[in-house]
Amino acid sequence: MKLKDIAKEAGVSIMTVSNVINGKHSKVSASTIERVNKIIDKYNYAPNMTAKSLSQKSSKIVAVIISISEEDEQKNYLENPFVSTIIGITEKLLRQNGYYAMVCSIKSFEDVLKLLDNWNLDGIMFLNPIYTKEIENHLAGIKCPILVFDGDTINRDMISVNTDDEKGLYLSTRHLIEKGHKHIAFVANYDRNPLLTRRFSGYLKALNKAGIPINKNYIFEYSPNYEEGVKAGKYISSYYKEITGVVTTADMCAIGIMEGAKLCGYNIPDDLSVVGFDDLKLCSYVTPKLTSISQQIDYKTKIGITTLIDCMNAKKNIITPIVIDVKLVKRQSVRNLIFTNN
Amino acid sequence: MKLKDIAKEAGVSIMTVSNVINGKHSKVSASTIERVNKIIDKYNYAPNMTAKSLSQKSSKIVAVIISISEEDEQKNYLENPFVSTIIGITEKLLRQNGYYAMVCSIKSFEDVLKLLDNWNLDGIMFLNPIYTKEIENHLAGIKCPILVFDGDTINRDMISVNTDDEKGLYLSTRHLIEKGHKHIAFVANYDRNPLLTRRFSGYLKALNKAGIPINKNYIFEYSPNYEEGVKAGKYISSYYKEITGVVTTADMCAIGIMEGAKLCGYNIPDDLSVVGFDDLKLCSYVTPKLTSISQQIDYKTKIGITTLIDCMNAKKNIITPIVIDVKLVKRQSVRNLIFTNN
DNA sequence: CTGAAAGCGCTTACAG
DNA sequence: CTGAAAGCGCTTACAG
Repeated sequence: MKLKDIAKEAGVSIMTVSNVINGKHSKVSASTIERVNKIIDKYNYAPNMTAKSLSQKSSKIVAVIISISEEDEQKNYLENPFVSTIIGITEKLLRQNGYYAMVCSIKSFEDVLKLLDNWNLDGIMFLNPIYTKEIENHLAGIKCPILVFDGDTINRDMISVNTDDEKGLYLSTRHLIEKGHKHIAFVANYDRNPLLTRRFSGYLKALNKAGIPINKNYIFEYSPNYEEGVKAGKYISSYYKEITGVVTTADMCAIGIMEGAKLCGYNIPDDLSVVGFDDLKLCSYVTPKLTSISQQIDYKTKIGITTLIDCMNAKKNIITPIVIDVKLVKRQSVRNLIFTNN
Repeated sequence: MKLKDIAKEAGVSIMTVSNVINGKHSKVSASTIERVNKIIDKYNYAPNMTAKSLSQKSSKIVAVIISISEEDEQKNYLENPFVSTIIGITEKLLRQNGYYAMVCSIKSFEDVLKLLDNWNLDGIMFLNPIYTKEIENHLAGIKCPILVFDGDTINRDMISVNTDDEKGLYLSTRHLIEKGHKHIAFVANYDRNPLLTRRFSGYLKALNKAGIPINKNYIFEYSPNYEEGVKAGKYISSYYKEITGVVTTADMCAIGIMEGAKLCGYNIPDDLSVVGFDDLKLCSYVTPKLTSISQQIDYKTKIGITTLIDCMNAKKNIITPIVIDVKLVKRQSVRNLIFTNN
């Protein structure tokens, strides 16, 4: 079924049917509109997006880009609950607004540019902050709105949605301090990317503010994932018995740390307190339930996608950077070392 | 950059460039191929898929369909690790083979048909078994290969990939029996869909074979998810103290059951043994680590998608139904009640 | 309010 | 081996 068929049956031209479908009602008489719509409903007609895209140079497709580094190529990125949660919300919001989500894992920025040419994309969303610089360099050539989560630069030509990373680790570290912890470890290879560096600075800030000296031995540069977390947990519980608390930059890593410490005979939180980051559903499934920093993933995604949709609809693209607040979510993985009535 | 531009610069016709790009090398001289390819590389030219789709009536897009029931509309389906794992593998395999994954959550089967008209889909993949009947009814009208995971009927005009569901629950139930359990509960509203019914019959089969009478009170018709699992766990630990083991149809539910029982003062597995289903990564993150039935999600998905790709490439569509084997993965959530040297 | 013409960027089918 | 013509199903820009 195509426009031509509908037009024939209605006894009007193709253009008239097109105008009815696209809601240009000022250009068509009420009676014609009704007649055409009946036929459309009758056949459950859906316009061919492929043709529409070609003539309009706009496809209603939003590319949801996950950048995969060479080393992580074997991994299933969607097994990361943080990623899958965001994509789930994204797809739903896009569809409710008439857009389609094309999920693309990408190994180089060139792939993004090709994708752009391929599909007349109406929007692009970047989940990882890997390509911030490349995006900026190509900004002139990319005509569709770009949404960047956790990007490293603030550029008013793209929609940037960030978490208050420094505050996040400031809060988690301060929480341990308030509970009487003095020897607090930080786990994450903080110089790997700016996001982790920002979080690391929150850790330093909290210690400084409390007058606790920074101990370089307490900074463990493991990747913030489960496997590396296990290693960190084992290492800390084996060689740094004086450490009573650990902060890190991802729940998955925190869960690994707990596991590693347990394997070495520790009880959590009796022997080691742990605070995560992300506030995944998972925090409530593990034992003890993990205290974490919420970055309000649902809200963050919703704000980002809604802004993207607004930009796509309005064809505008200049937006104030958005920073999402964080908050501490207390559960069971932190021990109180202060023996008061608290 | 389009074919026309490349053709102009190479001093050839559009057709020749098209033939070079599409590998119809028998139609072009070697020297021309080289000259054209250089220009293509120079500009990093990527063909417009939108135009290609229109003329070829094939888009290289595969719709990855998640059917959302009315009641689950608020939920983020991608927070289900089972779903996100499958989608992650799917996207990767499709892209490696030149196809694009369009993820679509769908509330009615009509939406699928519209999608089909919209995008000249090259393939469709259904994740949930909700629309098996509708698919069959429309099979004549759908010209692209269809992949159905966990569907309820076997139809040789679609690629059906199923898990040996009955065997799955047979294995988990038998495992408890072998460990000396006599009072074994089943948690899942087994008549909600055929998949659950199949699993339920595995439970019955194992009990029958062991000569253990079926106790209707031990069948708890909760939905197999975390929240309902918690309810089931509370209920069982409060009112059925004689039950020492539980099987269910999803890890998320099993984790909920453990949580519910713990909340009522139970120790797992001392007071209650639990066996899940799916063998999610999550099984290793919880305490105790959950014994589960692996349905080999990675393998299952790979087989399904690979077959789909073969069919799309060959334009054929008649396939032997695929049934994936299951196996028991022992961890820590089952207690041995038999006091032997075992 | 209505419609004929030209075009979006590619491919198919054909002539040379 | 090469290319001019027609078409995929829509829209834009225009004439009436």
